[in-house]
Amino acid sequence: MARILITSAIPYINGIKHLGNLVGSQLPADLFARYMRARGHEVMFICATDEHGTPAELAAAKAGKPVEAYCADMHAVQAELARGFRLSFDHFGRSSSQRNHRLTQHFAGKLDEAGLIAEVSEKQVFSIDDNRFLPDRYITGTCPNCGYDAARGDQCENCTKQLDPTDLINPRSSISGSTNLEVRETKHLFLRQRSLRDKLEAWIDSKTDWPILTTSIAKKWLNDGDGLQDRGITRDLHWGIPVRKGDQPWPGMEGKVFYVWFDAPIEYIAGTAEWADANGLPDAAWERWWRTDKGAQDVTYYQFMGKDNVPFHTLSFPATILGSGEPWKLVDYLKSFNYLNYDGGQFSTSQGRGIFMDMALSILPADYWRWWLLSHAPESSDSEFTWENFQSSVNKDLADVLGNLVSRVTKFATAKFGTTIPAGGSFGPQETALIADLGARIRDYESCMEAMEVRKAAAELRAIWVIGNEYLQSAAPWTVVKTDPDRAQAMVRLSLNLIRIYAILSQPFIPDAAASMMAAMGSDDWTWPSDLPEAMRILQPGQTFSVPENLFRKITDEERTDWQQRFSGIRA
RNA sequence: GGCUAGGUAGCUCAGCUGGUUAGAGCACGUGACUCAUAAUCACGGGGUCGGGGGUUCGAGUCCCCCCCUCGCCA
Repeated sequence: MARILITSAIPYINGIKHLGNLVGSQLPADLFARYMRARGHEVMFICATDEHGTPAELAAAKAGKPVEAYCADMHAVQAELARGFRLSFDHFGRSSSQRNHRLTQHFAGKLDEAGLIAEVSEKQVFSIDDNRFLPDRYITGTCPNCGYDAARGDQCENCTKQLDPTDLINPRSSISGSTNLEVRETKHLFLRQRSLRDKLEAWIDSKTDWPILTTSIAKKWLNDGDGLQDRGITRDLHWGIPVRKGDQPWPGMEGKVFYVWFDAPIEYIAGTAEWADANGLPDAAWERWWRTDKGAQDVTYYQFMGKDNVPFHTLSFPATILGSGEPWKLVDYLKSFNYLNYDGGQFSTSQGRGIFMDMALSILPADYWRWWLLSHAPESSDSEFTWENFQSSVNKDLADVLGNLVSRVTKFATAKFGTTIPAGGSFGPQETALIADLGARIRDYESCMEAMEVRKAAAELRAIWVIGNEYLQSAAPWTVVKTDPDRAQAMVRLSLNLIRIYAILSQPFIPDAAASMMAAMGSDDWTWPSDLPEAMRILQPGQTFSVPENLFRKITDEERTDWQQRFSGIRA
């Protein structure tokens, strides 16, 4: 039994995530976590909401709530949606937790002790009416280059010229519109990543089994231009983790907070500590996952994320860990995903384009979405959601191949032999061949799952389902029963056992349907079928089973066109 | 403008370090079956692998040039 730590990139608190976000990190991480648990490994699966930063403050203001209350509400909403999608986190934490405050401050203190923090004075725009410093992109004005009157302080969207906020003509706050601005001197902490460059590069180079997508992004940041840059890790904001040096004040940094990208990945660790707290466990319980001096030396750590997150996870966060000089666990394998597109364009949170998690669940149960998203995960390149594809995939794979298989077996068995597992006959050459074939397929499935090849694993699982239909078609118990009922009983007994096996194998992808299948077979034995011939005899003659409701319904053409229209426009 | 990844059957995508007639699922056609959610199973048609050069006994698979898409960065 191995010990496996899994984290998913943590979704930003502001608003409900779309299916592109879901399939890029949380969902494949959940698939992997479920599979590893099913194989009997000890798994810790952590996710959280990423709550700090200006967008959260602005969203709270727009909602007319204090930012703390807004974040608490949105965390509850996201947690509920995660449950709805059956994301099996051991804990769904919050980056605003006290645990994260303490750990973030702890890391900053350690980095300072190691001489890796520099204090830098900068000039920044302060909005007197807003009573706050403005991030560059929240300052609007006329572009000195092209005259565009809504250029942002970091860049003019019209002529694409890179700007400094002080370049803008007639600058104003994009938050309040106020022109009552002034430039003030302010001091910030920088993480001296440059001095860790060689260490980071050596570490990246040691990861020869990582996807090219991952290492190429990391290498580019290490080597591009002047190489890896030092990074500001503090901000002049109200909402965030107060800058402290461990548990001591940080002179000169009063009233400032850590930058959201500094504290967010630390939440992976803090979230595990929150898990321990929530379960009334001592610190040792979470430290054995994260501290190689306290039991984590045999942990394998997997991270899941979209490609936009890769630089932070291959460089910034490892710089924090390595720089601390303490024996924290570094990531062992980083699985990154490309983007999912929506009907010929991008999913867009700001434009409300595409399908969002709450809307998806209001239309169809989680399994339908999980199956499509995972079987079409954007692994090697960006991939495309279309309603036609979704409809045909759900109807064919789930309803026709799997759902109908369960239906035909249970209904035939009930009609001919009643609702107990029939005892007649014994397995013959056809059954032996089926078990051999299935065993080989299961091994293929296992290697795909272990390699986190999500699409291939889905294809293998589907092929496993098809084997059941092939067997039935050639065995034809409905014909055999007329001349040799005992033989037909053996076929039915095997088919019912097959359904139980399919429940176990399918559970990582479609947990609800799997639970229905297992319950209908009157069993609760989820042991992975490593010994297949043995597993095929778990359901014994005389045990009762039932005919489940149809596992999956089909999507009609009318529904498809209706949804297509409803989700093409702006989100209400 | 720089960089990453792509451009393979009508659609969504596989094709590892170059090697027999380029694959899967869906869609389409034919047949079989009738237990089942008009489901299933078998067989079949369909691609000059973005374009053009080159290396090689041999290239979708390597090299060069060009065109197009997507994303990141500046």
